[in-house]
Amino acid sequence: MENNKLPRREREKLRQRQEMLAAALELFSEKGFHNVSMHEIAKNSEFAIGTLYKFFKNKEELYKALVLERTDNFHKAITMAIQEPDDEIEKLREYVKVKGQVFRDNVSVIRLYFAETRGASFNIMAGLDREIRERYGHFLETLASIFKSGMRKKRFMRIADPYHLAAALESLTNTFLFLWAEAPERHPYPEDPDIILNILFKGLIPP
Amino acid sequence: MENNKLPRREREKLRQRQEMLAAALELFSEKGFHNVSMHEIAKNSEFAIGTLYKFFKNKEELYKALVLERTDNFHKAITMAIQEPDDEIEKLREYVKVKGQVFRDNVSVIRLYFAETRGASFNIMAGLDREIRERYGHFLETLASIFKSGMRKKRFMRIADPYHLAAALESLTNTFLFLWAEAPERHPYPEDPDIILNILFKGLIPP
DNA sequence: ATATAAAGTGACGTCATATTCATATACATG
DNA sequence: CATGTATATGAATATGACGTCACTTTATAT
Repeated sequence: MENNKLPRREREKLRQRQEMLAAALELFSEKGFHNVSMHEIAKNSEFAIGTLYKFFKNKEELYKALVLERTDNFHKAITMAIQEPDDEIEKLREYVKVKGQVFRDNVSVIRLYFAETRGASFNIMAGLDREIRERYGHFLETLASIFKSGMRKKRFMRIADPYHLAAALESLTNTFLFLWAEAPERHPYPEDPDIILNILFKGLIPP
Repeated sequence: MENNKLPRREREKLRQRQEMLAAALELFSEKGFHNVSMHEIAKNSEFAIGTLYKFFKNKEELYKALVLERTDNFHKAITMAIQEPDDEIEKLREYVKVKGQVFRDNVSVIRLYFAETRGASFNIMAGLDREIRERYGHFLETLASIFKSGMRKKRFMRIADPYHLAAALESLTNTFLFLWAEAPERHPYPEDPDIILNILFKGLIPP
């Protein structure tokens, strides 16, 4: 960490900020934006209300900062992972594997992530929405380019539009994560990425 | 409709109730549960606030009634549609087709549906959640049984667990609906169901 | 040790919204 | 038409959340 370069006081502030965000994440992911009050966050993070407002202009800003930071980490980790292998098939395997790992280490983020990329947050906030959506769209393009290049090299059949395939893979992995989040023992996120990927890789209808 | 069997006053009440729910649907689907006030619903449906409370014990009950009724209609339509054909492949085609139709005729329901089956409504309400989830799970089982029987008859390859395939198909169609809802011209929901289904039907990797 | 600045606090003002209830209105009945 | 019952109404109330700010505590500099 390059934090050591910062003056002590600044490092301290960053740490505090993280504590606030951590408390907020726990609450938001459990109860949703509107069912969490700033007082609650203050209490759980063991700061006074006023201090919270010293760090974040208002509730929206706090939420926005939280979501942006967390999803960013998450996207970075995955983007990095899929750059490693040359082979497109391996890229996809890596994607499925790393996404599972990242999420399992950050269960509470899943809920925020789903709430923001999918469904609900048409509603919550207009501003954040746009920013997150853009990043998400960008991310999908990256995935799509894997399919595209795989097709060029004849490694993949042209069974569908690459962008659609990217969206499909995204939603497919999300589905497995969702099942896992609901009932981990009943629906474990598979160790072997091909359990998921075979739904794309292999044909359901016999040749 | 069997409404004609009811006394006039009762029919009237039902009609009023429907008007209230319709106004509520419009608002909720646009702004989300927490950003809609009972006064707003009252105003839009042209009833007094007190009247609203004569029909629904509170805001939650109103929302719950709305979601339950609409998703029920929706599930019924689809369940019916996939019972028609004998052939499993045709069942799936019918599913994709009818789901698209139903949604395109009820755009605003999409948002509620996504909010409730996926993501966000961990949050909103605990009680509704359970009920909706149960129905949804049930619905998935129905879909899964199609895959199961297709496999028994060797019409389908055993590329994955039937339940997983059901969830995959659900999320796949949702993804397409989602893309469509965001940008209808850019990502039309395909007329030909095989555009979607080929992602399952055909193998991405050449044999 | 004292003064000055920075950080932290939480009671309180303000406002939005859910819900109630006394009253008015419409309707049914004899 | 009169009287009683069921419905509809919306002003008034209760609740709870956001965000402010005058003040206290802590840290830093002289």
